[in-house]
Amino acid sequence: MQDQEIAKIVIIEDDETIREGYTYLINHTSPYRVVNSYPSFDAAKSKIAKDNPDVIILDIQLPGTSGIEALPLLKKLLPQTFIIMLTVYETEQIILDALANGASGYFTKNSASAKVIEAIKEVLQGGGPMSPDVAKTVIMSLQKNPDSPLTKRETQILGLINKGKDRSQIANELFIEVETVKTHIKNIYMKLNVNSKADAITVAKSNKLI
Amino acid sequence: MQDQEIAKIVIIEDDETIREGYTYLINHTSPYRVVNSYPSFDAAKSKIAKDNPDVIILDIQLPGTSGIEALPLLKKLLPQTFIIMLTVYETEQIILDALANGASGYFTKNSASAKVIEAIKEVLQGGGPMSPDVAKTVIMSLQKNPDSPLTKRETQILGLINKGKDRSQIANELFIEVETVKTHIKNIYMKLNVNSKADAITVAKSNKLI
DNA sequence: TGAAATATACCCCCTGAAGGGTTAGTTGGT
DNA sequence: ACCAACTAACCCTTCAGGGGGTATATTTCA
Repeated sequence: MQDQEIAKIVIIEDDETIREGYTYLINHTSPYRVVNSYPSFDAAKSKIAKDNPDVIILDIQLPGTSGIEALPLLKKLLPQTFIIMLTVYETEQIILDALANGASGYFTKNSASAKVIEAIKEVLQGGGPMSPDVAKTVIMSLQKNPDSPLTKRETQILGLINKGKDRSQIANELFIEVETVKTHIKNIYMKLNVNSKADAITVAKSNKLI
Repeated sequence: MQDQEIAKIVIIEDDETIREGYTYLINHTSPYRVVNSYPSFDAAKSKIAKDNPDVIILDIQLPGTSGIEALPLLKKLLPQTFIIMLTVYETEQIILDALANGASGYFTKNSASAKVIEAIKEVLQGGGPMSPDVAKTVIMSLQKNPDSPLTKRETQILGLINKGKDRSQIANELFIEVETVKTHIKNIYMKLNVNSKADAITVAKSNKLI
């Protein structure tokens, strides 16, 4: 979109009240225009390309194709369009899935309306707006366990195992002998109470050790 | 901290001008109090426990112990304290490392001063404040490549390989034969132009296919 | 409807990576 | 002076991983 043009918004949301509420809000209290809105992705898919929106406000809980499933499809139809999720759902997995599948921002519906308009502004400027609760969830998912039973070296080696490296590759990378790597791995397995690479990775990830 | 108490802030930042600027700003335009500030973690470590701050504003570029290195140490000294990174650095790796090591929020120094006070408020309320540029970086790091050359099944299997599962475990999980898994893996290796698990994971991750 | 893409399944071969057990020297911090 | 961490080496066995080739349902889409 060109700077001098008015940014075009499309809303995909099954609740009519919410849909019309945001439409009114955006049209009357922001410099943006809601050019169209749809109650589902299935209703939108054949027509949204012509709308050519700059930003799509997308709900997750939609009849038919879910918002998560719709994300890659919308991205394919409109590669340049920013998509902001606006939804009541906020489990860690759903949020991460939405972001992994191409959402540019994520807001929960209990956010102040003004924040949503701010979010539109931010994505248009290249930022990645998230409401504080969503941001918190994202940060938590990245956080490591500070009370790891593993030593630095063990954590490092487990990280390399997680990258798919084998013993000799790890040895080369750390400038130590393969036998030393073996010893470390044995100690890791003991501490984590496992006896295979796969189990070690599973336990390590679920305890956020790596 | 109790709600009725005034939240205590400590600033660790080597630039005196910035340190005093934020101290003044917070003391005069917010309900919070800067109870102490230090030019380095090394200067802070023996005394900060007595300050018992609710929030620490932490720079990354510090003389001696870096902000990233200081994070787990501060977490150990003050497990309940929120730490907000406030720094000029914003490479993807540094941001992710900071968050992985226990930062509750992350702001770049070009953010408006008022935003920093807002951030303090948000962490105290349990949110995870990030400036838009930082949030953008975090989201980008989570985003998958929509133009993957792999099929759904191949992506799925590569994901399981990434979890450390071996062929037979994958076969069990997907209710298909081990030989079928082998075929898929061969096709994955061809498409990614690799010939080992480790290389496949490396290529897949660097191209954000998984 | 018919070609292309995808998913499924099986055969052979061979190397060495993976896991278990044990012992022991060196270093760094309190 | 001690303990934890890091390092290194030797023993052993098994089977997972990777290379090669081939065949055939099933699905998808033009």
